[in-house]
Amino acid sequence: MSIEAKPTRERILDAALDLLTAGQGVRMGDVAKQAGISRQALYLHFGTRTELLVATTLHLDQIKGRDARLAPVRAAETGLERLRLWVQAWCAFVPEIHGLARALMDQSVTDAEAALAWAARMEDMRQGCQAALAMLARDGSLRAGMPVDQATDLLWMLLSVQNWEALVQVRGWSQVDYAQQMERQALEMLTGRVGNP
Amino acid sequence: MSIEAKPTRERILDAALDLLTAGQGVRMGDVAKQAGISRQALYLHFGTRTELLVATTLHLDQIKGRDARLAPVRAAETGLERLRLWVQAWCAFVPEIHGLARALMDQSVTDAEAALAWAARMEDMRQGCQAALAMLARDGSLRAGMPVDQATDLLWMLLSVQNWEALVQVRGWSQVDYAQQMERQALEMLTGRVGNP
DNA sequence: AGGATGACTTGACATCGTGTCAATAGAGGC
DNA sequence: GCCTCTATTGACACGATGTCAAGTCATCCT
Repeated sequence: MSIEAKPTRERILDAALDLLTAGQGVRMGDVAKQAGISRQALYLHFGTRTELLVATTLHLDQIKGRDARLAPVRAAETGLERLRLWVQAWCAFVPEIHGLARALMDQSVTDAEAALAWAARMEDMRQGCQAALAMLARDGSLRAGMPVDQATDLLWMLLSVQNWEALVQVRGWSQVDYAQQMERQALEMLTGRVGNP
Repeated sequence: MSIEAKPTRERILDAALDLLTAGQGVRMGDVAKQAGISRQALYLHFGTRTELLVATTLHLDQIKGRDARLAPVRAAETGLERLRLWVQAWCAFVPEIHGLARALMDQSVTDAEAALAWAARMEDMRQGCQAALAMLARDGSLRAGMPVDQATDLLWMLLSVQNWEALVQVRGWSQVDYAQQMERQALEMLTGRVGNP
């Protein structure tokens, strides 16, 4: 399709993505201007700001090929390998989705629907944790005496977007250091075996 | 002092504390009503909502005797003991300050001054982590090959208010389970030695 | 007693962003 | 020629913060 052949809806999503992944404080008017339409026209496509944010996250998933990139994780044969791959895949994802995630979290302050949408996405991520840990338990590699549920919650907490913000944005860690530490801490915490220093 | 002898400023802070520790979505008008004054009178004492929130956190610290309760932590003789005491003290603190913390974090979305105030408090907490870990390093108990700075950041992340929210509020952990896991994970992560199952 | 001061009240108003509504315009389908 | 869909402009309501002005009331000073 040519440059201007893109339907308006998609131009809006692209605009929203541009602005949201870049800076913060994105208003409906900003998105409209970036998409080259009027603010009111925006409301013809997305009834509320929350609706736009949610649609944009789906759009982002599609663009980044979230599903395809998770295929290797699902294909892992051992629990240990699956855990490692899952942590790496997620860690690589966080910076990509962060702007949008932040916008959705901020929106949750005043909008219950946004809170719900964000919670659903986090629950989805938790499923990824759960799947890896169930496999780990199946292999007998899960730490002795640790229930899968507890392990899931701990891993889910460890991998939270807020923790990424804390280490990378606030404390200035490199993405590589972040991912390395997350993998190491996850493995030790959940297998109970200490890795290399 | 008698019931009504309290100066207005204090009645306001008490009112704010009441509302903020209880529910969310506290407006200036709500606080004023609870304190028994007009909304405008509130602005005679606190110029902005952020100012009120910050003053209320200080007020809370004072009421809860934050300083006194940290004395045993500072008195610890070994790094291991200090780390353990610090984690426990902080974990016990989080639910007490949570309402206010949440309000300040939410305020940070739209107000840079609030963001600064919250960051300062978090930096303060980080100092507590740093002190414990410096002592741990002095004792030679810090995990081999782990710089104190890195350890500090990891502990700081682990103990974040957001992580408490995730485990206790979202996942429904009990406060006891939360504190136990935090202590265990902190000790293992930072000493490199695995504890009891 | 007279007068200033300080704390508080009521009421109106500006601002900012979201979301709504009405009137209008152009393009394409049939 | 008419209909519908998309978009435009302009005005407006709402909710919360913060400001401004005018007036009340008690207390303190001398």
